[in-house]
Amino acid sequence: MEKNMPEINNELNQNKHESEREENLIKSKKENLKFLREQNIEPYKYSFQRTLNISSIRKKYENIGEIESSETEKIAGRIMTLRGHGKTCFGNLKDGTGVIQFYVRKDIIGERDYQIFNKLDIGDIIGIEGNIFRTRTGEMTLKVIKFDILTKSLLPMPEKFHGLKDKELRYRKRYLDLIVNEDVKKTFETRTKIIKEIRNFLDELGFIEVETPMLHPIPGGAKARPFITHHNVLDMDLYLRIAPELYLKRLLVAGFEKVYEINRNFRNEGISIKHNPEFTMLELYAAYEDYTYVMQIMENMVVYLADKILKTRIIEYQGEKIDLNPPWKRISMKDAIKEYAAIDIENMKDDEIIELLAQKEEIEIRKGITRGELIAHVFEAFVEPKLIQPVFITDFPVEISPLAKISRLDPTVTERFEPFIYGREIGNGFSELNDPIDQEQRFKKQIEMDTNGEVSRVIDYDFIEALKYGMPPAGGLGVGIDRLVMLFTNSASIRDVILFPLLRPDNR
RNA sequence: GGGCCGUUAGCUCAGUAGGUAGAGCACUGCCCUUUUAAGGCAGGUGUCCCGAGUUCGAAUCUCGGACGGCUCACCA
Repeated sequence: MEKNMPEINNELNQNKHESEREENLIKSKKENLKFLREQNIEPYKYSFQRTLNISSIRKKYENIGEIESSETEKIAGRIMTLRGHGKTCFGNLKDGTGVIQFYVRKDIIGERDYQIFNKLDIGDIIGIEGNIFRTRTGEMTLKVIKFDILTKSLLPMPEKFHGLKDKELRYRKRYLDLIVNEDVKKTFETRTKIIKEIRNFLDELGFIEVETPMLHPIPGGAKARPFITHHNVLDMDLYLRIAPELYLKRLLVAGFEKVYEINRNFRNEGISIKHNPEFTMLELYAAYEDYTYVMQIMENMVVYLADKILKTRIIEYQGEKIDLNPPWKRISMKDAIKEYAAIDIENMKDDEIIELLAQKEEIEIRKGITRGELIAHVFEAFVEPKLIQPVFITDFPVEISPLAKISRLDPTVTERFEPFIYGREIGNGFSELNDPIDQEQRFKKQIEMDTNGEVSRVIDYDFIEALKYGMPPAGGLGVGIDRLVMLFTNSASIRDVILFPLLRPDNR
């Protein structure tokens, strides 16, 4: 606590320095602002009525020539460039739909307005009215009759040609990234489309969307460490959800037959190119179905999204061509280990597997590790990186699948699958375990296996009780939306598909 | 959390025998009535991420720290 004082002083000094530096930087723009106010021009207007947005203008005047339109149009946006020529000026105006060139002439708008126009800066948001025509070089252009300053900008825009490249700045000041880097905006538009089309796809199949709690009294439904928070009036600790699974299953007990939820999960784990502490998950459950049904849903959904959004089933991700055409290969984990790594795991003793894993230095083998965990480790180390084309890996070991039903054919594995693309798990599904006695036993085993006891693991007996009333057989599926968006937008990092990824505060 | 790499003007980037910092864009002034990375002339606006050390002298070398990137681990 005592060490807070010097930090605060330091911060004050820093702020003082910061404000001096900034003052210097925006001096000329502030002078322009002052000039506008002296001319009785409000630089922060309340509204502006546009006739069309820029992309509609482009469509409407597609066939316009050098003779200007008889109609005038009113558009608004941010000034991105200015090219002054003495008594005339060209510039580019950008709105949410596109960019268009505008042309200002002193002899049209008059002496006084031209003087005011010259006080505008790149970055200012203006409304303009005028006729549309094409210049000699064929560029569609709005010839300005009237303009309105709508918002004065005080800080300089990033460089017009190179844009904003510094990754840290792009994440910290995403609004600038979005203004200046067109492909970034496209990525986030695609993200929105994907989520919208997932809803369309599932709604069409008769699924209903629900919202379950984000604040959980007991963290459950996955293995990750949770974020802990506290409710003051109830004086109780709560956990930001790591998965919605146990609540969605309660709804199966309740009689909902097809439900899904698209929302944030929070996991207090490491940050990486594939992991953000908060990420978006789709989970869906279908009563009276098993894992083969949800596998089919997964495949159909991705193909549907590709058809709708990308208009192709052959996509390129990080230099790899990926063929999404169905049917995707289905192969059990054990067979995949045999096929992709030439390891006959079924005929190996545990010690032999441990020896094999020791080749990969980083893998940690805890005491009392189960055979199922060992098999999963071998799969992760030797097979996952090779799964570039879409494939369903099925039949996961029972020890690592506490919420999945035991296989009808092999008691050591469960009816569980994960779809892999580009070596990455993009989903997880199973025939849901609905036997309350078995479920309780499996939870107990999980707690025994849990060695990093940072968070005390507690069995959700309320969930067990719900199962005791009877949950119909069901197939369930979880899909990491961010990873799907990465794939569809050829984004290398999860941070490129999350608008405001978590960063440490910048204390410099 | 570990390893490797990075951080120089608002932005994009140069900058080595260690001698106190530069270009383009942006910005300021002047010229310019069809430009589009407009052009011409003039102007450099900086805590070289921070702190300590070595040195006569550090953007540059050493150590510590901050933030970021990649990667490994945890995890999805």
